[in-house]
Amino acid sequence: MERDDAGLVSILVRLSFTIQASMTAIAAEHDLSATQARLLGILRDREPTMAGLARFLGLDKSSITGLVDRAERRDLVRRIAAQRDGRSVQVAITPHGRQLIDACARAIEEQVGALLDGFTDAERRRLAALAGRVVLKDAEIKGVDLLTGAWPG
Amino acid sequence: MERDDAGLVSILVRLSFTIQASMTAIAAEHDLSATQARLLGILRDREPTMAGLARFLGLDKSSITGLVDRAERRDLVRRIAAQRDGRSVQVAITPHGRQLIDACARAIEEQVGALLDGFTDAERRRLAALAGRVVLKDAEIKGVDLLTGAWPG
DNA sequence: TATTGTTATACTCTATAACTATA
DNA sequence: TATAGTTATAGAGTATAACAATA
Repeated sequence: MERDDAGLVSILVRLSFTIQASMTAIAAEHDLSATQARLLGILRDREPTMAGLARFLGLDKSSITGLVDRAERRDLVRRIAAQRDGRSVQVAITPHGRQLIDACARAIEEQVGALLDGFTDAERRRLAALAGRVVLKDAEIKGVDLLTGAWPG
Repeated sequence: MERDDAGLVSILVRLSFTIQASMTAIAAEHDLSATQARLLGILRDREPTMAGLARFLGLDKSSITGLVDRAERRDLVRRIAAQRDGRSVQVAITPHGRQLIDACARAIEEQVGALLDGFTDAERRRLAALAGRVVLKDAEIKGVDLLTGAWPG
């Protein structure tokens, strides 16, 4: 059983490298770093504050300042003064940013999809169910909000 | 089918973030960056040259110089003059480096293993088989040497 | 006082280009 | 000439600590 787990964990680690490498390469083809792509991915359906972004990404707020600075300089995102709280800033994706991240998403769908070439529909469903349970368990352990992906705190 | 794939790809992407986050956190607990941990992982059972390391990691050779510099400064690895080729340098893990990466490996085994808590043996075998096929397919597409993990070229 | 965000600073990671030494 | 490795340089990404403005 230990032996089996050792194999399974190794395989999951390799799989994670595989997929992350795909995503990084696709982002680079679209002139994005992995981090900038992740930022845009988060902003696809949200306009969080800087502090919110820090929670989503699990980074210090001071790191977010530079991240958003660089993205704003490239017209990928923009800062909006928050109405409620005079201290807060909201971050929104620009049309240019959305176009880039949508193209990346399509490419990832295609490239990771190609790794599933020989899989039957039943096998796909099985893999989705099993991998889904791992993700669920992780969210449960960390207390991450599954809807938003944000970290607690 | 497209719908199913979209879900499956999303799940695999989330899974990859989950596992990478685990590994990064564990490395940090052991005072290692993700990259340094990966370097030590490669050196656990190999003594590649600098150029070899660049192939393993998919990085430029100039990046390897700094990476190995910093690891050597911390007594994690050491450079050895190659006997065959006067230009080459081989990189070996030190006892200290090995102790650190072994501790990381145990922690990853444990932490990722915890995500598989509710899984029956049959489910583990099924997940290993399915995920293994994805990794295999990736290696086949990229032409990566499965034994060593090195990139072609 | 507590929170939001920025600045200053420092370090790691990465690439490109130019260089040295060996083959 | 070609390959192995380093250096110089530049930029992204990240954290810690100190700060300003707002709550």
